[in-house]
Amino acid sequence: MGTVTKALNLLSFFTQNRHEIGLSDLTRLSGLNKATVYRLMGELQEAGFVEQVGPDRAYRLGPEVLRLAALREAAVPILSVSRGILDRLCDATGETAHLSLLRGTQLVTLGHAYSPRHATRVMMDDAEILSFHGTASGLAVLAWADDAFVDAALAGPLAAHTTDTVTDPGAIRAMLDQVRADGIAESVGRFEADVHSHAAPVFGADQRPIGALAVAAPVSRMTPAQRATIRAELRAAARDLTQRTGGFFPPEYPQEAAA
Amino acid sequence: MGTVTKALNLLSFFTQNRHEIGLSDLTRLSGLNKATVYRLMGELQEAGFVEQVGPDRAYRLGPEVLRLAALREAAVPILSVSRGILDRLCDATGETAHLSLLRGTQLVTLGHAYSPRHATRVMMDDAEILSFHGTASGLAVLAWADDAFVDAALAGPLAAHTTDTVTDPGAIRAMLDQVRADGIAESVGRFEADVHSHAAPVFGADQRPIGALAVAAPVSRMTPAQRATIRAELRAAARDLTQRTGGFFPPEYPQEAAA
DNA sequence: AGTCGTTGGTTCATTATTTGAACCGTTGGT
DNA sequence: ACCAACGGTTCAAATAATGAACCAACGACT
Repeated sequence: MGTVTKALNLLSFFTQNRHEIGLSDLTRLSGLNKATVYRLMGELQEAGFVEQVGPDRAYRLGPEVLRLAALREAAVPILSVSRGILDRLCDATGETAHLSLLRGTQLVTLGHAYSPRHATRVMMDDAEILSFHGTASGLAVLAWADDAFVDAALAGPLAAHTTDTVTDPGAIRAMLDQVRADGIAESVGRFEADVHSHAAPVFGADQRPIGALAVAAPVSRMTPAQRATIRAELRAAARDLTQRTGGFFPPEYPQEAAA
Repeated sequence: MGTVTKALNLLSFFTQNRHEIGLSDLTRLSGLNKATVYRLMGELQEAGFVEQVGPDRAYRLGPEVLRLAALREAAVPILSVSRGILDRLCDATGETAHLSLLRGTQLVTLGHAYSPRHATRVMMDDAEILSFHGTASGLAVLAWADDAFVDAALAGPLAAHTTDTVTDPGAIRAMLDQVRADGIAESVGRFEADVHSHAAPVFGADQRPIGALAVAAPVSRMTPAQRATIRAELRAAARDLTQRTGGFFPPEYPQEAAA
């Protein structure tokens, strides 16, 4: 593994649950030598990717990542375009809408919108990592991904997030067939209990999936009429976002609603 | 220079004017060997920091930077907090408001808001790099920065952005004294012609400046009344943002409006 | 007060990685 | 048919990364 990869890998230990990490913790988490971590973090700090804070000198992500993100947005304005789409989506459905994007082999939530209509909502965090087999968004992406990608995603032992999570690769592949025929993926309580999610894939310029839009609602509020609304809105939103970010749907994507 | 620093330095060649860079261009820009750039970019790509696009395989920033930025925002929500403050600021003044943050030795614009009140506006780009000596924001930060920092910022030959730009370090230091006494920095046509800017510093938990809020208006619209409005609003906005992000004003900051 | 375990930080000989000149095969313009 | 520029690749030589051991400082516990 190259030195740069090691350094960048250190950044991946920052999550929503761990905003600050001390040198020793980082050493343990990464398995690298302490002196190595120290030097790598020093270089990352020099570049503004992390900063040291407080009397315990713990590291947290630095302002340089904001600059890069602003530039990425200027080049590929997915987040800014999606904001309006997410707002409309959650407004039309009355439920929580969110966007997730592929980052290499991982699916990351990067934007969300809450509806004020109901007191209970499905809550979201940005930068959370979703499982492919357990979420509607994950299935929506997998259904139109390369075979190799699907194989990789279903290779390791699949985590059972809830008692209803399907962890059998064969069963999941069968579900993907259905998603392909339908155009929309659905998941009831397989990632978080009591959450009913729908998701539609978003495509890039090469007609391959780059992420998914999803609507997440409490199971108790899902009615046939609500389900129809969500599916229709989701279809429109995914088409909209794909087009406005320069993407194209693959020809095999079902144009009209199936069963 | 360490390998990691070299790799991260490659990312700094992406700007608002250069969203995509080919291998050869990047080699020329960085002065590194082509094979080195190729390998480093390969590692950056592997980590999702850049992606290759199009038939010419040009590099552009990748989705990983969005994930990191979302995490940084979760840890230190300056951008989300500032959004409302910027909106209010530009609403109250009728002019363009923007936020810039220190990134090591550079000052970077990271958020802005336009007022619909006038047809002509001062336009902004996010992730643009501001000069310390030429902008109101830069002066506001310098006025409360370490002596060493000021020395470094005024060391090199200072660019003359317009015919009115002050490039004499002595004259700039005199201006800093005035800014310190006043609490607000002002710049008329020294970065962009015909732009009259006011800026107030924003402070971090250690009472040192972390950036600045600014209001930029066409010179032609600046009246004494407007100037008073901007200065009062800016003062309130900077205090608000500093407090809400866990920062503190240094005791020597002028609490009440001076001349 | 003394001990222990932990923290962030530093050193330097050994080691493994990075480097760069020269080399492909393609592409596009003349 | 040529030339120049592109992205990508190779491999011996040079350089940078590594890790065990070592500080000093802090806090908890006896």
